[in-house]
Amino acid sequence: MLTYMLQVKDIPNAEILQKFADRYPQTDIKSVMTFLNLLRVGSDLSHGLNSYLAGYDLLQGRWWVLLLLMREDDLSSTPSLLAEKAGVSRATMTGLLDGLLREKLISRVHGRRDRRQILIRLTAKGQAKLDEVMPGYYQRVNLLMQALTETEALNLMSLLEKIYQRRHVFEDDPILNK
Amino acid sequence: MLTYMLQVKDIPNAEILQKFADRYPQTDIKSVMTFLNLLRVGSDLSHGLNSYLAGYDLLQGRWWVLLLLMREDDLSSTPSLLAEKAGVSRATMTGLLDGLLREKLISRVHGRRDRRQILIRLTAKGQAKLDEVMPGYYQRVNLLMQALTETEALNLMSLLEKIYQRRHVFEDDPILNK
DNA sequence: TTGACATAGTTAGGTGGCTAACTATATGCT
DNA sequence: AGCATATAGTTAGCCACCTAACTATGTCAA
Repeated sequence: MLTYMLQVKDIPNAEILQKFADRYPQTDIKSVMTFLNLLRVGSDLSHGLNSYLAGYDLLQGRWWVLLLLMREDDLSSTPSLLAEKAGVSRATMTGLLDGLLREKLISRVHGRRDRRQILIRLTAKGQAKLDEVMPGYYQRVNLLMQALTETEALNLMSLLEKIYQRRHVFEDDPILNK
Repeated sequence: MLTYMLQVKDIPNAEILQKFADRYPQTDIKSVMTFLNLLRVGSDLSHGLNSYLAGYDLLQGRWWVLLLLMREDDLSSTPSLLAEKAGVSRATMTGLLDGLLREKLISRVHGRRDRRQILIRLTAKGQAKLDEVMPGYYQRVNLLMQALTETEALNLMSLLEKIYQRRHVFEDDPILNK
């Protein structure tokens, strides 16, 4: 799932950033503004998607789990694999599956070969829920992306890719000297 | 604060999307891929920022609250204003402030004029925490953004802005017919 | 002036994240 | 065969988000 933080309504403007730059000389105002804008656009879109899904009682991560199951030829997977593909902990996945099970959108059976495993399967009701949600989702994504021409979209992808390659700067020991 | 969801490790590839497109003819594969990539880059950067902050015991939203306070000339604000500027509910802000107060990074005094109000103030300890965190934050943002030339960064901002203007497509009643 | 309405903040209860610690089952080495 | 280690899943307890309902205080107009 996509898990963001910071729903910045109020990104600092250049004036405020200048104040911070006075105290922290490392500050590069343009970099910070670009960075925060990128985060904000992603965060707002993510919130928009959520509110769309909420209209179908599909809170956040549960939708993604259903999609992961639908991708599989036998509509099945295990909690561990789902957790890995969704990028959440196994503990979180337990909670998501509990909720989906309560609404009977998935079923669970104990594994035969490996008795530690549990097999999660998309039910007919789960598939029906996706059939209800997905057309509107795709329509909205199309509408959103019509903001860009095809060339612009490719351009955006390539710019994002350049940034994405440096995503590890925030980790423990980035090489900070260029 | 920036609040994302979905930490998609596993964005569907073109082949999987084709499978979905067979069932849901609305699907425009390029649009969906661009959309999910944008969300993923934002989400991963947001997670990176978080893990950086976690190294300083500054969990997520609390950092943003400290920054909002530091912006103010008197280092002070009220829970309501902070909630609005951070884009969270007043209830959430109550919880964040409780945590910050426990660590003495802020102080709270009852308002004199309006006795419903509470005045939140950045303490010296809170300022010291920011002084510890911010230089490394700015360094990392700079390093990240050096992935783009100045022209590319401006280009990115303008592309994001075009998408941002359509952020309401996910809301209740978007005009879906062009 | 008093009663209706609005605003500030908190509390309760739900979701969705996390880590750490636990149980149960496999696996694999000696 | 038996023990160490690894893996699957759950539980407990924390943080950060939400809405709805509540208390206390202000405001304003009849």
